[in-house]
Parts: sequence; C-alpha cells; structure tokens
Amino acid sequence: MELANTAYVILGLLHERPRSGYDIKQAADHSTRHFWAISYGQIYPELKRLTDEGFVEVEDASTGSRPRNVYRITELGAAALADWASDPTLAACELRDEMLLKVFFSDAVSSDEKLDLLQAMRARHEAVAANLRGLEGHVAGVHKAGHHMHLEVMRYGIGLHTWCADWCRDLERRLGGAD
Amino acid sequence: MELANTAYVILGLLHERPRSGYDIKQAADHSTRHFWAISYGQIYPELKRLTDEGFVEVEDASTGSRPRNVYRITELGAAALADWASDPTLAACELRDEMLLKVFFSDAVSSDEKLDLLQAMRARHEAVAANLRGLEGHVAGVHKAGHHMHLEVMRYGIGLHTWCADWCRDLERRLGGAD
DNA sequence: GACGACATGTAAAGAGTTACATGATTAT
DNA sequence: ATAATCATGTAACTCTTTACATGTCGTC
Repeated sequence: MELANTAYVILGLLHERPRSGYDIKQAADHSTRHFWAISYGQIYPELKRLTDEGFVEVEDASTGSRPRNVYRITELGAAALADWASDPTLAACELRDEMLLKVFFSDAVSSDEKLDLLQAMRARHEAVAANLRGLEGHVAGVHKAGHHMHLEVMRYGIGLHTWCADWCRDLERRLGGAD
Repeated sequence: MELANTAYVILGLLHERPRSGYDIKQAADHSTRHFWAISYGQIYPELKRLTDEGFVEVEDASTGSRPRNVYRITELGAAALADWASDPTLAACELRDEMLLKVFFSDAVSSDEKLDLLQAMRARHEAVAANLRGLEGHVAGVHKAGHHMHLEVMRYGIGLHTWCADWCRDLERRLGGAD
C-alpha cells in the first residue's frame, strides 16, 4: 500500500477541495508543474487505485450526458497525506535540463553559438518566471483560504528562475565582452 | 538515427578524451549528475548502439584477464555532438523535487513539522553546494585544457543550490519568528 | 584473506509521456 | 457552424533505475 509521489500530488490537491481528474490536471499545471509534473496517463489510473484503497471517494457529478467524477479525500487519505508531508527524510531533487547540458558541452562549438544557447536559455527562464508571476496573483487569492505555502513555493519558483536568467545574462556578458 | 540526450552525455564526455563505460559513469557522477544523471543500465547498451552507428570506436585495453573497453569518439560522432550542441531550440528544464512538494502541501501539517521539513531541505542544498565546491577545484584543473564551460556550469550548480538554501533559511526565519 | 575500487553487462520493474479514441457543452 | 474547453480513459512507447550476476586487481 505504498503510494508514489504522484499519488500525493493528487491527494494534496484533493485535500484543498474535491476535484475531477480534469480539475486535478488543471490545478497541477498551474502549481506543482514546475517541480512535479503529472499527466492524464497517471491521473486517471491513480484515481482508480486511490479509490480502491479508500484514500478518496468518488461522487458522480455528471451534467446531462456529460460525465464528471468528482473525487473527495477521505480521512484515511488525509492521514496518509499528513504522514507523508511530515516526514522530513532527505530526498534528492532531480533536475533534467537539456539546454544546460548543451551549455556544459559547448566548448565544442563556436563563441557565437555559445551565446545563442545562453540567450535561448535565458529567454526560457525569463518566460517561466513571467508565467509564475502571472500565476502569483491568482494564488494570492487562494492564499487567504489558508494555503500560505502555495504562495511561498510559487515565489520560490519565481526567484529560482530569475536567478537562472541572471546567471545566463552574466555569463553572456562575460563571454561577449572578454572574447 | 536520432540520439537521446543520454547519448549526447556519453558523446560529450568522450569528446574530452577516450573513456571506458566505467570512466563515463565516474565522470558523469562528478559533473552532469546534477542536471542529467545516467546509470550503467543506460551507458553500456548506449555505447553498443553508438559503436554500431559509427559515432564511437572501441579499443580493447584489457590488462591481463581484466576486460576494459575504451571508447573514442569518431568524426561522425563529433559532428553529431556539435550539431546537437549548437541547436538553441528551447527545451524545458524538468525538476522533480519531492521535498519541495512536501513543503508545497505542508499547510496540512503543524508549524514544527513545517520547520523540520525546511531545515532538512536546506541541509540538502547546503550539502549539494558543498559537494560541488569540492569538485570545483578539480574541474578548475581540467579547465586549463579548454573546458571553460565545465567550470561555469559547476559554478551555476553551486550558485543555484546556495540560492535554494538561502530561500529555505529565509522562510524558516519568517515562519519561526512571526508564528 | 578481506576489502575497496575497477570493470562489464543484463533483466525486470517502474515511472512517465504521448498519441489515440470518444464525446458533450459553451462561446463566438 | 466551428472552435475552444470540458471530460474520461487506454495503449504503446520511452526512458530510467535497480537488482542481479560475474570477475580482476591492488593494498592493508
């Protein structure tokens, strides 16, 4: 009865309020996506499993002939979530960044191409930071409902990607200026 | 004949100098691990594929009855690496951080547990930054051989994880002080 | 002699993405 | 009408990790 991290994303989002699989995907795309992305291919099978194990309950909320299943976390589910969230066991943070990989090996390419790479990478981080800043206002509203950490983590993302963009800018300057 | 990113990690490391599968694993663990980890289960099959496709050449370097295959990048391989590295196409940077996920959902746990979580997360980032700082001196030596970007990316890692540790510290202070 | 580093490889399991398939409702 | 959004789900595929299996060489 061990749950995967992806299950806890679902449980965590359902702890806020009942949601459909579709809603879970939307909510994840606007929040956890930046440090734990999930897809429909995981959500629907996982919801079935969580229902079978008693961590969530399903309620039919179909309108006319459009199906809609709304899931609600159970006490068992809330306990499992709290157990998981309160365990401070060290877990690695895994990063996979193809562009940084290219930068790492870019001694094999020309100075111009190196700069192009860094500029593209900076643009990416600026875009992510801007996107998160857009989300920030929305989260600040929900914030009042008691989800303080959602806002804090959103700002972590903004700060992190801003730092990355700054690093790119600084390296661009040093490569463009000195070389 | 499309290569996966993992293949480019191997190609990139072989571009520096010929290496065995074991050497590749060691080198990756001391460099790309922080933004692109690879395992033996990928390395050996991938080396076979790269050899079959002509991107690398294998040379027998066995000593006595201990087997050792040293791989060397070919011109075709170097061209493929340069092609890949010089393409600034936007690619997402994917992060999976279980501890941050817990922090995100930690409104469901007590203030004390929240602080424990943040302290553990800070310890993690401090450890990674310290580890990278230890590697930095080593990389600075190779640096002279023309691998400037290796050192830059190493410092990116140090800066990034230091930023993360600082963020944790700041949030700890605000949660511990005001609450 | 035992331990740690060197060395190669495979098989199975697990995690996650993508593409596909289907259809309803709402807004333009 | 038609496009966008809402809505559910599966199957195939890809990528990656983990565990296993095997054996050598140098050093304490």
